[in-house]
Amino acid sequence: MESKGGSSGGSGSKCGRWNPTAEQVEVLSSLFRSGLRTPTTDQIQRISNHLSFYGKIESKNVFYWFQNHKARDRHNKRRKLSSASFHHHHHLTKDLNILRSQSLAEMYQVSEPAENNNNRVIETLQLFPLNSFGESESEKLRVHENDENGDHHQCMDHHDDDDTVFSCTLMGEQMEYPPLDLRLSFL
Amino acid sequence: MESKGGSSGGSGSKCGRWNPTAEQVEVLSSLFRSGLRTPTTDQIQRISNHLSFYGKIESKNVFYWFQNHKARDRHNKRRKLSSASFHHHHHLTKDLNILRSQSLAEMYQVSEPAENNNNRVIETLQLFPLNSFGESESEKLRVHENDENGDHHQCMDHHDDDDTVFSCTLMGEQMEYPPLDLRLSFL
DNA sequence: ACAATATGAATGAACG
DNA sequence: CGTTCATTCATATTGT
Repeated sequence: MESKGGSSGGSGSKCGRWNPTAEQVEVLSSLFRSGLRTPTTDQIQRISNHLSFYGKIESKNVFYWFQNHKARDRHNKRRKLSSASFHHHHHLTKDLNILRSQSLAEMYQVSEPAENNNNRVIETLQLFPLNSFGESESEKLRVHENDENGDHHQCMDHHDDDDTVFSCTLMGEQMEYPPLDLRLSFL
Repeated sequence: MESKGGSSGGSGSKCGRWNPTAEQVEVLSSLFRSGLRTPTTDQIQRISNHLSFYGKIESKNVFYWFQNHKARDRHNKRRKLSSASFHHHHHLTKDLNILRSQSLAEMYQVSEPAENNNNRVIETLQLFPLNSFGESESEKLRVHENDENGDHHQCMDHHDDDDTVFSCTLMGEQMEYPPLDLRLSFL
C-alpha cells in the first residue's frame, strides 16, 4: 500500500506516535526471541540506529518496545487459564449455594500452572557478545514484596446521566438488588 | 453452534472475536456501575471463570472489557463536560472556577484515593469469605520467560568485536528483508 | 448494500 | 517491572 516513510504498519496512521514498520517489528521480534529482553542503553542505541534504516525511529521507541513486549509476554502466560467454556446447567439456586460455601473457592480459584521452566533463555543470552548480562541471575532474586495491592478504584458520585437508574448503594444500605447483586458474590 | 465462539445467548454471534452474551454484559456492567474499574488479575480471573458459565470467555476479554469501558466512559464524560454549561453563562468565571476546583476532580476520579474511602465493591468483596485464602497462597513461582517454541535460534558464532558475525539460523520464515543473521550483526 | 456506529482487540507511551 | 492510560485498528452490529 504505502511505503514506510514516516509511518506505516498495518494501516495508515497519524503521526505523533511511533508506528513501527513490519521490518522493524521483525527485527525486534527476532531479537526478543533470541533472548534479548532488557537491552542496555548502548544496545538500544545500536538497535535504533539500525532500525532507522527501515523508517523513522527513536531510541525510546526501542526501549518501550522491549519493555512492553516483555511485560505482555509475561502477562499473557498468566492469562492462559480459564478456557472452560462448558456450560453447566446447574440450577441457579444450587449455584448460589455453592457460591456461598467454601468449596467454590477451590473451584474458582484457579491454580497457576507452575510450569517448570528452564533457563534456556539465559544460555542464549550468554551467547551474545552483549557483555552486559553479568547479572543474569539477579532477576531471580526478585523477592515478592507484598504490596497490599488493594484496589485503587474510587467510587464516583456519578449522576447516572444516561445509564440505567441503578442506585449503587450496596454498602450498608438497604439494597434490594435484583439477582444482580448476587452475581457479585463470586468476587 | 460452532466450536469456536459459539456464544449462545440472545444475540447472535459470529466467530472471530468474543461476543459477550447479554448476561455477561449484565454482570460486567453491574460490576462497573458498582465502582469496579480496574480489576486486579485475580479478580479478572474470577470474573472470567464466573462468566464462563454464560458462555465462552477468556480472561483477556474481561480485561479488555474493563479497559475499554473505563476509557470510553471517561472519554464521554470529558466530552460532556467540555460541552456542558454553555446554557447559563451568567457567571461563567465562577463556573469555570468551580469546574477547576473540585467538581472536575471528583468527576474524573483523579482525586487522591483516601485510604479510608473504600469503595463499595471492596465492601462487597470483603463481605464474602469465598476466597479468604486468596492472598495468603500467592504463587511464589516467578518463573521467567520460557521459550515459546523451541524451534529457533540454532547456533551462533561471534567475535568479540562490534562487527560481530552471527550464524543464527532461524526458522525459515518468509521475509523479504535481509536474513536474520545479517540483521543481527549490528549488535 | 453501504454508511455509521458500537465495541473488542492491540499497542505505544508512561506512571508509581 | 508491573500496571495503567490514550489512541488506533479491526470487526460486528445497526440504521437507512
